[in-house]
Amino acid sequence: MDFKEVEKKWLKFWEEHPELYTAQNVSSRQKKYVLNEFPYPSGSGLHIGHTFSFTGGDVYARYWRMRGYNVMFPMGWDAFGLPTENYAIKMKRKPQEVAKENNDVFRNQMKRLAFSYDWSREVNTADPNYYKWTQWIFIKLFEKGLTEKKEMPINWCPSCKIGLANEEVVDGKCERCGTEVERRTISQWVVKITKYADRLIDGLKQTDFIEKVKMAQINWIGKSEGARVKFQISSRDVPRNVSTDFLEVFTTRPDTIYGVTFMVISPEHKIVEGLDSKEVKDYVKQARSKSDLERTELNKDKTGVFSGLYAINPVNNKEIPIWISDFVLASYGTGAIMAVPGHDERDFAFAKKFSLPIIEVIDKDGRMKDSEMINGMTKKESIKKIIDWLKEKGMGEGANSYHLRDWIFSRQHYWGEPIPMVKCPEHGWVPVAEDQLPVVLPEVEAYEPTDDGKSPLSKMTEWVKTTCPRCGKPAERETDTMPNWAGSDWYFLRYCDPYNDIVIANQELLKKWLPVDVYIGGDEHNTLHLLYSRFIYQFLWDLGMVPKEIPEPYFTRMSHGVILGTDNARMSKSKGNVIVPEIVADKYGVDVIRMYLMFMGPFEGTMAWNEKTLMGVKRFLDRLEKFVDEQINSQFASKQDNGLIINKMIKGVGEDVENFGFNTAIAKMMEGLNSLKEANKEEVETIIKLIAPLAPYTAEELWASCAKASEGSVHAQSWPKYDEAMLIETEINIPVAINGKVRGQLVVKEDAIKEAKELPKIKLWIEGKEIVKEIYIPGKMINFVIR
RNA sequence: GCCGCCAUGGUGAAAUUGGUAUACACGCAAGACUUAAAAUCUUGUGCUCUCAACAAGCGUGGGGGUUCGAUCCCCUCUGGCGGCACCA
Repeated sequence: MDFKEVEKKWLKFWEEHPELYTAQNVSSRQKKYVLNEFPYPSGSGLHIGHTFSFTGGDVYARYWRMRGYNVMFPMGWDAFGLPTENYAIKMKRKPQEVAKENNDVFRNQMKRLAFSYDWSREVNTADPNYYKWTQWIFIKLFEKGLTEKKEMPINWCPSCKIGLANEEVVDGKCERCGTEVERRTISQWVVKITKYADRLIDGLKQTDFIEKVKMAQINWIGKSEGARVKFQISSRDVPRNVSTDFLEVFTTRPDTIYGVTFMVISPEHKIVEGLDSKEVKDYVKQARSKSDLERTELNKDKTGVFSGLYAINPVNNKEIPIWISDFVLASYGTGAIMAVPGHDERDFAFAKKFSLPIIEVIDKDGRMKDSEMINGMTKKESIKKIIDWLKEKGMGEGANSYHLRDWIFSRQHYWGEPIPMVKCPEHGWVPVAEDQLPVVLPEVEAYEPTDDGKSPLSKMTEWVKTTCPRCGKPAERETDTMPNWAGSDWYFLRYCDPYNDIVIANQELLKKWLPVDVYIGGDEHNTLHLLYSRFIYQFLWDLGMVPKEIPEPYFTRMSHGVILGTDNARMSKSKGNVIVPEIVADKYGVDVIRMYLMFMGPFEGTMAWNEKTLMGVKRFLDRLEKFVDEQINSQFASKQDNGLIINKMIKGVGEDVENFGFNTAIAKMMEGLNSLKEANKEEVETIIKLIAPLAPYTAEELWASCAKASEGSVHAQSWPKYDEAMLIETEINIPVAINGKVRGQLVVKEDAIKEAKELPKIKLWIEGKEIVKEIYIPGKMINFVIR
């Protein structure tokens, strides 16, 4: 078979028959929404990781289609983003043009790889008709008070010249380019995802995500249960300009409150502003100049300064000093802690360094001591008692705290969705009127980001100048754009109704298709895209824009694995170990690369590319083709044996594909073919159908060679049904064991135990011994326990 | 440090509910075809002892437990991967 000719022929055929893969909005068949994370189309084309993940989704989608399901398997482009902008700058071209070219390249590559997408639903985040709705979501967030513009310190990447979200900073470095991030204070749009922290945790119960994904999200949100406690600032030495009467802290251990010997506040705490001792000012200045990375790297050696202030412990009225230290984070809890050096490592280290008192309040049995009202109580009892007491006195209450931070949503770049806001001198920030959406990204002369932290759009004075949507007076547009995640948060909704101009997507259509049954993607998105996306969905749910009966957008999440280079290292251009799917496809054919990727190992696994192993798959396809060729016209009448083999294949391959066990599905195909010596026409046709999801070209060609063309594409055939009766093996060989060790084999006829004892080998073992116990599990095994 | 996951031949890996460990493939070895090689086909291939076969013993990271029986369940240790991390 000349695979190049075959591919050309069927590619054309499929192009002419898009209905093969169309998801039907009106259909009585059961729906199945299979989704692969849409790609960011870079200039270097589809890489092997895409090919791997997308092939898995494709095999799965094709299988369910053959099973008679109404399958939605869509594709689109996450087209906004920095690499395209950088490339455009380098080449002195328009990002719009570059992005379009990249999309076209990706689409053609996907078609060649036989991915059965419903192209009538293609979406593109950089299309104004799409980002109109991304902007609309932003306006709704603003109207509901979930976004506001704030001066805040952000992570600034000096290389990308862009502000980063917390999630985009890894080990103090820019996730994209690896440059160490700096701190800058810039006016930024902030989306209050923290308001949804509990919902984002609770909602996981309604999903079928694997434990790893759930835990990654739960850890990221980082909920801690505890209490907020107010400590009165002692009147003795308070400078006049310290306005706060109370210092509020968050603690997970209110039970240890009798062990508090000092307080610590972060250098950014607002009380610090009112302190003018030179020591304090010097310390704060020094702490401010450190980056986050420097602060956390210095965690062995604690630094700090005494503020000069004291606080009163509400439970025993003891006066304790308030210190300032940068080991207390301004961004967590209240930016202040009650220090219990007797039972907290960090507090202990600080107390040692500055010779502060250390008191223990828990005895060896874990019961409270030296703690007046809770002496002898357990941790749990004490926490409840203290919280109740504080509440009664108005000095505190039970409270939760989260690691999750609000989401910095502004980017100082060109190639993104314009934030649809206008600043009016009179009314402040006002959203663009809905009927004025989209705010189209204007074409500019220069896309280069600027060192002053302003978006290139700020230079477009004509575009910036506008009128206030509320009062009509002169006003200015927001010139920052949205982050990458904005467009990808909700794209799966748009596939359900890609051309709707009135709402984000029609309710009935959403009700029909949602939730996404299987969402296939990479682990790197478990705390980024997947969390943001669930948040936006929950927000839309609150607005009533998505169906009430569907509180979570994704049911199952499948993590695809990673393909390493032949050297067992991650593929990268600098290492020169990159495998290009196009080149492999040119050499061996698309079906071989698809089958090999699926055969390498488990779908979630990490596997190294090995071209020798690929040959095994190629040989299998060659053998299959030869077998079909030889057997299709044979007059062979099926035998019982064949029935068993074929039915086992149907059952095994189907079940494996349903569980993303593509490697074992292929193994079962191989095993079946190896054991078939000959086959009749019907059996041959069944085998072709079974291979169709995995090797779409080969299957189509073989199907046609069976003179089946009149029945249409093999991909439109129904998946073969297996006959349970044919799966029963007539001769069952069961093992006979002595003390759990297999010593013989038996074909059971009537009395299994009696027959087993008569086996010559077994006889030898039991002779002269006492049989203590006889275990017979019909169809499974026999075991004699002897002494 | 906390949370989650994993450990099986020379290699990638299978094994449904606790019931024949190593399916399938690679690699390797021998043979067939060939002047020869490639390709293809056939056979063998966990380890130890043995010329070989039979038989036996050992064997799913180490140790222990439950069980007639453990890759699978429980305890513990070691090693590796991933997430979070001065988070009070």
